[in-house]
Amino acid sequence: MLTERQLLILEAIIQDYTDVGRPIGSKALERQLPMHVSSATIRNEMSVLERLGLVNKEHSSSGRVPSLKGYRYYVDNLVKPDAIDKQTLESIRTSFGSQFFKSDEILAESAQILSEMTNYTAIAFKPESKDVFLQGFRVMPMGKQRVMVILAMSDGTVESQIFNLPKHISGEELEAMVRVINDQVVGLPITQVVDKLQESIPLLLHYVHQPGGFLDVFGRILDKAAQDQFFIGGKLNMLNFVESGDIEQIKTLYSLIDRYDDINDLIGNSGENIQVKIGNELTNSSLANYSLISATYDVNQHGKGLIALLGPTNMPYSKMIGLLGTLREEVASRLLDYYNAYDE
Amino acid sequence: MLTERQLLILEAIIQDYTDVGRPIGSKALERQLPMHVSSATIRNEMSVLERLGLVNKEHSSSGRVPSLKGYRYYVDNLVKPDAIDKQTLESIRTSFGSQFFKSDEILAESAQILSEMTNYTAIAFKPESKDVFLQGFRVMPMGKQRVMVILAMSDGTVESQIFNLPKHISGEELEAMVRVINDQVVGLPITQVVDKLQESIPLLLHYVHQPGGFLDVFGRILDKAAQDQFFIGGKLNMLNFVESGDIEQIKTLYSLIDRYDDINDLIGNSGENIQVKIGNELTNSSLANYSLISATYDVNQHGKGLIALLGPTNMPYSKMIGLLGTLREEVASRLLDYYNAYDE
DNA sequence: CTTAGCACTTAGCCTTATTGAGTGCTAAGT
DNA sequence: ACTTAGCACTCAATAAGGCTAAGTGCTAAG
Repeated sequence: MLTERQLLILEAIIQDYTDVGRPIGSKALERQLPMHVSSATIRNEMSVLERLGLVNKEHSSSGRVPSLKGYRYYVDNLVKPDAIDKQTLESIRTSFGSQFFKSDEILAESAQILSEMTNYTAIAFKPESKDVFLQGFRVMPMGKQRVMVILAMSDGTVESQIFNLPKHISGEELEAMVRVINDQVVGLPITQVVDKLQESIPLLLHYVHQPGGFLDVFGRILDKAAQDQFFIGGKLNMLNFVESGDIEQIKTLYSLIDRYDDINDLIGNSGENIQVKIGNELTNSSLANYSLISATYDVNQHGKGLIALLGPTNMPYSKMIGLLGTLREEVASRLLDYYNAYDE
Repeated sequence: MLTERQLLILEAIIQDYTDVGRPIGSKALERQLPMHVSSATIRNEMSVLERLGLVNKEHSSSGRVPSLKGYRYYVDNLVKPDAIDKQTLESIRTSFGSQFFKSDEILAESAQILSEMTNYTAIAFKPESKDVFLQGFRVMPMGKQRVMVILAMSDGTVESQIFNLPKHISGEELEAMVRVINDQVVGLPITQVVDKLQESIPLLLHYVHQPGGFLDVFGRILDKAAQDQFFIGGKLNMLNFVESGDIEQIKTLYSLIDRYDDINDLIGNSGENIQVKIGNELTNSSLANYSLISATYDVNQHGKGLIALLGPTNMPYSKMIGLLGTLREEVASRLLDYYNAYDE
């Protein structure tokens, strides 16, 4: 267990390091701590903190830098979310436009706002859609041999794609086919749609000669739905924290952040309201200098979603946690407004 | 006018510099030129080339580096497109998959192929669509107060977007509205659609209370169509040529390459079959180290499109020009196959 | 016109101070 | 038993000097 003074020193080291980004020495702390103690005493305390693994030196005669374990300790025990002042809250609210045509826009906007306020990279996930089922399926002819396939999900999202029919199919055939598909898959959870259709191929063969192509279309549409589950704001801000000149790292980061699976693994939110992952707790080694704060938001029967912030390990956690705490409520309330306006 | 020997020297400097990336000195050239002359003679010739502005020194006692003007001269007068060997052609053809659901996929694929073959950044534009008009307009109800608006263009592309009706509108009202819009804008060039609708607001007011929102939707859909006019492959390869550590340049490049207008200005193709822009001929100063080769392709009545390659100024022009010359034909032929298969 | 020879220039690299911030340890003070 | 002044020591960062390799321009002779 740490003494009061040790806690103060740890906290001061972390705060200073967040500000200046350079190791903090005993003299600097001497000037700064609330109580007065000599630098020699501080040195002694710091060597205790170092033995506990909470701070490190960059070399044998440098000042101290918080270790990842130190940040962990700080986040778990010391950090207090900063309250959001009224002005900031106001500016968040005005930043959100007023009219939304799609729920996606709300999330894209919140990622944008979050990144602009912090100069970090922000990620906003749509509400978890594990209970989403296929609500409607239509095919709309668009000229001779071209149809638009439209899938409507129970969460209100709609995906569509044009595709060309390889063989001529008459209007009646098309209708019949649509009926078959409607019977088979409408009402199923979207994860099962493709599997179920696969089983129904014998039936479909009455109407289409290459049901494979047709299945592809479903697969594509649903993939697309899965890919558009999240929105990123301030992607470029990520680059501010690479060790300068490391083009390889930049490439890795960039290819990382565009893929849903990677991002999702990265966050791996355990359901806590607010979760902080620091440096090596992020599975990807290119992110050793980064921390990720994620916050879930709750939109009642529409499920739970998540917003997250990716910044350097030495970010101002209390400020960021406070901000994220506010933003998650804002996002939830915007989404609920949106759903309410149109559900009924 | 340059002598034969001067041409050979210029060409050798450019080729060497493409290979090694370091300034080329007189002794290195002495070993390499087809005829034998002493390094002193080469020095004399090089100083002529320098007076003409075709080569530069990096400092007073360094070897020579081709200047942008030198590259220009080389490209205009000396470069011969390399023939594509059979194996490469074969691999291009197999890289293109066989089945395409949308013409977009062909272009996305060709940008991909081009970037993988060159390790540069490739851009593929859809055929110029200035003659495209709005062919069909539909509104499909998707539940209580939600409709899907679908616009079909004469070039076969289709754009759709869901939107929520702010007030309840009855089925008949919707139908009537659709009829009005159909009368007013179907058949018009897409560039005029929004303007025309604006004029028709009085008419629409019979059916919709906020035609502004409705116009927004049209605007959005058409914007989206404009934005998806091009595809980029190997975006990350761009980063291989920034002066190391210049994060600002990376950011500029990245925000540049995502915007249609910027890319379009950049290429500013004058209609030539193959066009090369070198260094400062590219308007953006972040691209001083880059060259851009663009090649148009022709798909008859469907217009002309363009593929382009963005690489370092010291790229192997003859190879790249040869490659682009082949690829444009491949793209055109794939697209024509695609159009033919479905037009009739 | 070409070439050998020579004096000169420069980047890159290596080595060697110099400085400043910081540490650990010891011994004296409370 | 803590705390603190003092001191010797360490290390990164910077600057300054020297050396080398590659290259140049110029001159004078072939």
